[in-house]
Amino acid sequence: MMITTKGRNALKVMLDLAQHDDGNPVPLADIAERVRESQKYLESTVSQLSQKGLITSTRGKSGGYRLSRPVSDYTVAEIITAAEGSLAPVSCVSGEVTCENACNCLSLPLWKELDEVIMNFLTSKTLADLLR
Amino acid sequence: MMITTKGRNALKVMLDLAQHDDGNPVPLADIAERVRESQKYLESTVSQLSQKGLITSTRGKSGGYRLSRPVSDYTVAEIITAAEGSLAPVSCVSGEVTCENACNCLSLPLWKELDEVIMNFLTSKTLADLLR
DNA sequence: ATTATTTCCTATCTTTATTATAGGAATTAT
DNA sequence: ATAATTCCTATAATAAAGATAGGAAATAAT
Repeated sequence: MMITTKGRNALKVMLDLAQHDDGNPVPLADIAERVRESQKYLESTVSQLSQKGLITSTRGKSGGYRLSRPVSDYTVAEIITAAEGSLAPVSCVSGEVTCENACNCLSLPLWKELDEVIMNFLTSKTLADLLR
Repeated sequence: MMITTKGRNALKVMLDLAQHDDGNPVPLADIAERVRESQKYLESTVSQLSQKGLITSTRGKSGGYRLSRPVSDYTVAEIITAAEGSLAPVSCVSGEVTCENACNCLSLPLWKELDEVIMNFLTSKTLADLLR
């Protein structure tokens, strides 16, 4: 599975934030209750979204999270990538791996194309699209 | 990762069989040596390809494996699916899982579309395409 | 018939990745 | 001061992937 619970949760949180944006920070406890996931588990995912600048956090009492940009500015690709680290369908194209046989591998061009197809699709979809 | 070593190996084996088809069955030991993978590990993958009818096995001395159809008749999608079981990018669309929230999930349509995009691409590529 | 070579089957082990929980430190509005 | 919140680190539990081992069954070649 290319997209795991972590990536799906990230998207759920972003959608929840979009739907409950009243100007005030939204506490994670509220989000967790609505999306029915353990707050503790969501913490790590949300923390990554925050570190990558996709959401803005406010600490302390009456703190929480807010989207940092308009919903139409977020692509699904960047949200999933922020949570999963990569959305490469095959390790060969994830950058981490170097295959000594790459230069004469008959499959590699296929994997690269596949990666592009997926990227193009997920980059074309914004958070706003999902809310419609 | 949606496509793992197993799926990549399946494709490697199919390509190797295509390139060494002289009418006689090709022993797995030969294939393993050429693609530089452990024969024992390849066995399970090759066995799946055989059971799904993608290749034909001949047992006993001077036995081995052969492609059962012309190379242009194999789509990459079916080869990977035979080896991996599924090539769904998200468990939500793999069939195995039933999510009680499916009916009002904002993300599900996206995952279904993504699955389609991937399927369309991998179904459009044949083994013959990779050999060119 | 015997033998060598091969696929086939089943079991198990190791390693890695994912999923999840726990405890508490730091921050800040009230 | 207090209560509510994010933030940080560690670790445990579960599942998936990757790999190995031993031997049974089949069959061509001798």
